[in-house]
Amino acid sequence: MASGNSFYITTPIFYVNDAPHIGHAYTEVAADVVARWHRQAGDDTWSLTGTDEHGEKILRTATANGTTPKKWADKLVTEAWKPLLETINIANDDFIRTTDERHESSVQLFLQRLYDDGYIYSGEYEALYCVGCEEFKPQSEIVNGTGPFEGQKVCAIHSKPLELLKEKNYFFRMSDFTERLLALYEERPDFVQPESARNEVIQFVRQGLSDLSISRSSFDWGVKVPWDDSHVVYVWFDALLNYITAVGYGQDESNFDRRWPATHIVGKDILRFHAVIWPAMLMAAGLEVPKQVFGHGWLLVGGEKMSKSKLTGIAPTEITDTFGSDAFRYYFLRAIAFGQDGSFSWEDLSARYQAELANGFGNLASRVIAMVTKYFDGVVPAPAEYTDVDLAIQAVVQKAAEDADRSINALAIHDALASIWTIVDELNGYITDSEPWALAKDPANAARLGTVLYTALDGLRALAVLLSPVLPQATDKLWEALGAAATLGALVDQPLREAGRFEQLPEGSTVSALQALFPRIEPAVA
RNA sequence: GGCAGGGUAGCUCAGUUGGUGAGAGCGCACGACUCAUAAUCGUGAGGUCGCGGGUUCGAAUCCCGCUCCUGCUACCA
Repeated sequence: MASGNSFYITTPIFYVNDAPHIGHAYTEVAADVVARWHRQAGDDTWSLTGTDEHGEKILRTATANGTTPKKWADKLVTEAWKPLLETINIANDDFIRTTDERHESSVQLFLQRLYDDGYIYSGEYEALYCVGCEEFKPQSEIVNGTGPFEGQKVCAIHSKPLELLKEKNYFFRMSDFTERLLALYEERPDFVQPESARNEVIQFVRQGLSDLSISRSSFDWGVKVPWDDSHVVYVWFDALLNYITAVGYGQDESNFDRRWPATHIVGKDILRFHAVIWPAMLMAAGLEVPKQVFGHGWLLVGGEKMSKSKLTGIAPTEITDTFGSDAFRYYFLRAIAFGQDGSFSWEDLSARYQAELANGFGNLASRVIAMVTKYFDGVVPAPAEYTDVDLAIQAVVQKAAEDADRSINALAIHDALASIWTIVDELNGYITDSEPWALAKDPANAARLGTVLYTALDGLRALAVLLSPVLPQATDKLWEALGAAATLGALVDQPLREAGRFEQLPEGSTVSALQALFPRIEPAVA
């Protein structure tokens, strides 16, 4: 099946301590749709997701819960993160955990290589430390003191003075890569996208990079530094490496060569790690940099960035329990321009579900299949002479399929959906204008009636194929109802880039009853 | 503070290099139709294009000032 080009796509790995919310799910769904699209188009596709399980925070919560960090992570992976993938119907090819042996050993290999090549040195990390937090504070949590602490730097959480402490750390010579990174952004404008994200990254790197502290010795929950086991690897350095350790770096070179480099889908909050630190790490190791790093936007709820602390965090199941996973997948990818921030509201979700999925696509399938059943006993009629209006529909389908593929390649997922939806809209208009119910009243119009319904049916066939990456459940039902599974084979085996070609649904196939693809949802429930 | 992006119909957003009366979807009103999930199709109402100046024959689109919002300004995943 995999004939074409290698396509490797990743999501960020989830920090297991978080609670899954629709922001995580959004990233997953976007990557999944793109992966499914490429897979069904015949590309040699691999999609990866997973969990990030090291670091001091996890050690602490595990201890607080009276267990070990590994057991704590196991529990969260099993009870929270893998279920999330089920909830939104993700078809990932692999799931890596940073506690996997394959990951840890390859991280050490990578680190040793950088050390041997002189990219890592021992230094002193000096920073402000909060006794209350028991940790070094990032700039964002350091504020100027007031009252008795006037003139001192204090912890934003405890409002108490910070101590300047030193700790022996290993440092990565990231500063060596400033120029090479800038050259990369310049030579490959697509490396960081969208444009706004690219600009921010460039602006940041132009200020100059300093070396990165990549080890910690104050706790031990992490990958051991191979030449000094009193240190563990800084979580980000560890986590980023999942993208190569999962596909065989250092262990299965042929697979690694087959998959790497990857397209990384990330939230814009972690863009810098992926667009600056990560390529610098790869350069140091003599490996190819990623194919692309795409930073998508925030989900805004009530005009604000969604967050747990503001109680705007929404669990994916809150949506899927009512609307289903297909609607979840469709809504976020259709309503939000991928790459920009987008507003979420229950009203908008509900309205789009009703207008686009139920009344638009679902009802279209319903009315066409009902008419074929009523007027042709469910047997797919043969088309006769095509008129201009029929040919116009064929052209719409062809164009939509081509446009959608182009958009997916550019990660403009919302544009792809808009293109595909022109088929839904045009088909609904075509049916109303052609009035098959009127044609059916006179046997003399049988040929014309057959042509109209065949055109509508083959349009549905194209829709099922084109929408299967986004709406896997609904399109499967439709595929069955069209009788296509029996004649054309499984939906996921239908070549996506051929979907726009007309007359694929064999005449003589038998359609069967179709339950509502997207049943109306009573407002009282929602 | 610096840098970047943005403020366009009730809502969410498009608006190429300035030029036919400013657009889409949803919502709303009216009409048509009845195959369909009380669905569909058509028509229409509705906008000081953040504010104030300026350039121009002509600006939402260029320039200046102001105002409001958002992001970035490194080691939090």
